[in-house]
Amino acid sequence: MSSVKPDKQQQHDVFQAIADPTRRSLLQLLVDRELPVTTLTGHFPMSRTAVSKHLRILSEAGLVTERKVGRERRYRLEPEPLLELKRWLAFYDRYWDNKLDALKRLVESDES
Amino acid sequence: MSSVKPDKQQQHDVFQAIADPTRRSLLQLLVDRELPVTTLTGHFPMSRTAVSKHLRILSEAGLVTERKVGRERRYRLEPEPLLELKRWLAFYDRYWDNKLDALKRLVESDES
DNA sequence: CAAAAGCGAAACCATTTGGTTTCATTTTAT
DNA sequence: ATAAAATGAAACCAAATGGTTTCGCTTTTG
Repeated sequence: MSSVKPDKQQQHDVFQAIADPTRRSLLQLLVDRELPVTTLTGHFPMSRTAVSKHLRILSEAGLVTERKVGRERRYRLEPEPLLELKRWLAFYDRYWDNKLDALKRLVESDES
Repeated sequence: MSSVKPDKQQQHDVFQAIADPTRRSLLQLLVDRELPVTTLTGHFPMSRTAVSKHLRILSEAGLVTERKVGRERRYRLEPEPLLELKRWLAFYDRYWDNKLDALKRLVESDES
């Protein structure tokens, strides 16, 4: 009768994943090339383990994948999930593309 | 000689601001209209104070502004900071726009 | 004027986050 | 066969996050 709490592991989404500057840099570094954790760590003032945990979060969000090569584990950028962000952002395109909207808001707020 | 700790107040950027789903909803609700805190709170299962704190964070990121109207404080969407996100995201456009890049990566990783 | 509405500030709390160090495991190099 | 390299897992910690309740201030309404 083991009643050890179900222990729900909180998944990360793409919005949370890119919220951290270190993780954004990691994505940047992985553009056009696979890199192992140790190499990536060289670019940050923190331990390899910390970088590893950031990679894990990126992985949960689907933004990187890994493949074992010998004793290395090479990480690769997986940009597809960024499309969700792109779509979210596209909603606000009206504010820049459509000058009429700005005018509309101006008129509407002018009720003095 | 007042030596009261500088008290650095951690500013929030646009990446952190949109990381929270409640805050993304708030932005959504403010599209094309100003709304006071109480009205906004009606859309969430949390206290007015909690919503107020989310608005504060959005404000720090420059995503909303407020103006006092009587005893109300009306919040308005300020989409400009989203351009930073847009620019950041644009960097990865190559992955979708340029099919040649996919090929390039494929070839480069084939060094067996 | 007194009550109510609208709101932020403050104090408080549990959980998450971002980091650390230590340890065990797998794979390569001597 | 050992030693070293590469790495994730685990335990731990301080600070940030996301929420609450209480309080006080300003403005409107009756």
